[in-house]
Formats: sequence, C-alpha cells, structure tokens
Amino acid sequence: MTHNTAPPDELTFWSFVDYAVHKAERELPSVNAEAMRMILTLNRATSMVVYDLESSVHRPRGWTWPGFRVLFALWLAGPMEAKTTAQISGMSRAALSALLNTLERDGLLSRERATHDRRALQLSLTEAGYGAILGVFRAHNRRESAWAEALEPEERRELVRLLNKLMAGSTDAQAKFRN
Amino acid sequence: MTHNTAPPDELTFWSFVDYAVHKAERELPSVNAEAMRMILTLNRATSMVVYDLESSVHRPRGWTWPGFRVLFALWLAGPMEAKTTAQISGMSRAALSALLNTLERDGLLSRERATHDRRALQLSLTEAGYGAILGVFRAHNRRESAWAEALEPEERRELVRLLNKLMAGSTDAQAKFRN
DNA sequence: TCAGATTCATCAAACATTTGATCATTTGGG
DNA sequence: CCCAAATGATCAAATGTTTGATGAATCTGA
Repeated sequence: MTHNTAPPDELTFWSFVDYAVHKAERELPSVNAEAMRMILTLNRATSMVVYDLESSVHRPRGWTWPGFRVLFALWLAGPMEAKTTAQISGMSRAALSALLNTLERDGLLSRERATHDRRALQLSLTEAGYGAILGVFRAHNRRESAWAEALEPEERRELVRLLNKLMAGSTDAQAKFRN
Repeated sequence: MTHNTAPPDELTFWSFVDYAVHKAERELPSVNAEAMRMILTLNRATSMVVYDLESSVHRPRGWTWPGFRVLFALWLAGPMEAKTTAQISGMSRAALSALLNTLERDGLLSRERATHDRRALQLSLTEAGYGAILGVFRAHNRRESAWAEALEPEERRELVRLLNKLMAGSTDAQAKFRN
C-alpha cells in the first residue's frame, strides 16, 4: 500500500465494505467504486442471511443448505430428472451426484433410472422426505419473515425489482452461467 | 402435493423463483410469500454474480473465491491477526486455518506467531501475493462494472441502501452471526 | 445399419466448510 | 504465586464443490 492508513480498531464483516471501498479508491484511482460497493454489499448481505438460515434452521435439524435446496425443488416441482434438479437448484450435475448419496442414504429421496432414457435419472421425494421438507420449510419461512420485516412492503418490492433487473442485465454483461 | 400442477416445460434457475412462490402459496396458505420471494431472489441473484466472478475471474487464474476474499482483506487492511482476517472475510477460524495452508503453500501470504501473544497468528501478504491480488482485483472489478451497468446509478444506490437496511434490521430479527 | 459424436451420470483428486475435540498460551482470582 | 478458566489455533471427520476423466446409452448421418 502506498499510503499506509491503519484500519479502524474494530473492523467487522459489515463495516469492512465501507472501509474497503474508500481504501481501494485511494489506492487504485482506476477502480469502479460504485460497482465495487454494490457487489460487495450484495455478497455480504446474502452471506449473512444464508448464515442465519443455515445455522438456525438447517444445521440444527441435520440438514445442509445445498441439501435443502434440492429437496425444496423436488417438493415444489415434483418428481423430475436429475438434470433438471441440478438446473433449478443451482448446482453442477457432478455436485448433485455427490449430494444425492447423502440424501438417498438418509432416506429423503429416491433415485431411479428413467424408463424413456436409461442414461437419465428420475428423482422423487420419499414419504419421509416429503414430511421433512414441509416442517423444515415452515421454519425456514419463519426466519425469512423475520428478515423481511426489516424493510417496508414497498421497499421489499423495490429490492426484488432491482435484483430482477440485475439478473436480466446479466446477458448483456456476458456473464458466465452454469452449463 | 395436493394439487399436482405440472411444472412449466423449461424451468430454469431464475424462473424457478416465480414458479416456487406461486406454488407454495397454493400449497401452503400460511406461507409468507413476500418474504419467500425476497430471500429467494436475493440468493439467486447473488449466486449468479458469484458464479460468474468465480468462473470467469478466479478459477481461470488458479484462485478460489474464499482465497480471494482472504487476500483481498489482507491487501486492503494490511497485516493483521488471523482472528481479524476471519472476521472481516466472513469465515470461521477453523475454515481460515485450512485455507491458509493452501495460500501459504502457494506463496501468497505468510503466517507468523504474534510477538505480544504467542497463541495468536500474524498474517501478511508476500511480495508475490501483493502483486497477484492487484492483478486479480483489477479483473474482478471489471466484471463488477459489467454487472453494475444493468442498473441506473440511482438504482445502484437504492439497492445498496436497501441491502444496508436489511442488514441493520438483522439485529431485531435476532439473526445468528458468526462467533 | 452402424460407427462416430453427443449426452447423462459417476468417479477421482484437490479444495473449502462445519462441528466438536485437543493442545498451548494467557489471564484472573484467591 | 499458582491453578482454573478463557482464548487462539489446529485437527479430525463428515459434507459439499470444482475440473477433468471415464463409462454407458442414445442419436445422427453416411
């Protein structure tokens, strides 16, 4: 660092955003500080929400966040091919393959060869899996509600609108998507 | 599912948000759909941004997202105790311990026992680490800029404001934070 | 029809993360 | 002063993720 400004005494996960943006602006004049702040804030906010949900809802019930995502998709969209499950729950096919070992072992879902294409895999919730996702989702949604109360209804809609616009713009940005 | 509505043919990572919220509303009348939509959208948007950054910037350079976060913190805040690094880069002390093995092996940072407390660890970037983070951050920031262009300047500020408000409200929500 | 290309799933190795245990050092109270 | 409690770091085992390779089934075009 050219100008070695000491960091404030208590630098936290959250206050680091402000600190980092200002520091980067001073050190690297070419930086796009607006963009940096937006992406950094987005990541930190999401990280806090996920940490809370995972540690207060999922882990205590012996679940993981990725496991929840798979069971959630299967609960809402019904039995489907593994390829689709990977798509809509946001993971690679290889990652899902590994994850399925745990979920199947725990008796939450079943893997079956598809009849129309013997390469493909058909996934479906077991009875136990169906009962479990119902209860876990209720707890999950209660925590979501607690988070949502931080904003006014109008603000929540605006946040969703802005995030949707961000995603819609990702094609222009030539963003990389999962296969 | 009580009403077995077939999912639309092409259910994608992104379109699943809408599908899931509507379906959950029908199946589970007690659901807080607003909250569900907000958190789901937040997670998916962030996930897309992170996937793009990691796969187009970090992985091709042999870096990982968590490794970048650590080097980034160290670059901006300067040498510091490992405990602080874990705090501001958002990981547990145990996770950082494991991550340091890789980063140290790759010659990007150095671990030293702190002089004032021989239990504590002092972390600092090596010359190589300093040079590397500079280059990687530049590329990282260019991708951030591309994402940011999806929104108008005023919208970017509003998004940041809303996310900050969400975080500020997390104390009221009794959210769980990392130790 | 059949051989090459494509698609689906899994495996392997490296990496990162979680919880809970262990070990070393420091601190604080009697 | 000294021992118990607290603190900092690491380890161990289980889980999940990435990239790249492999094997099986399906498709395609000559």
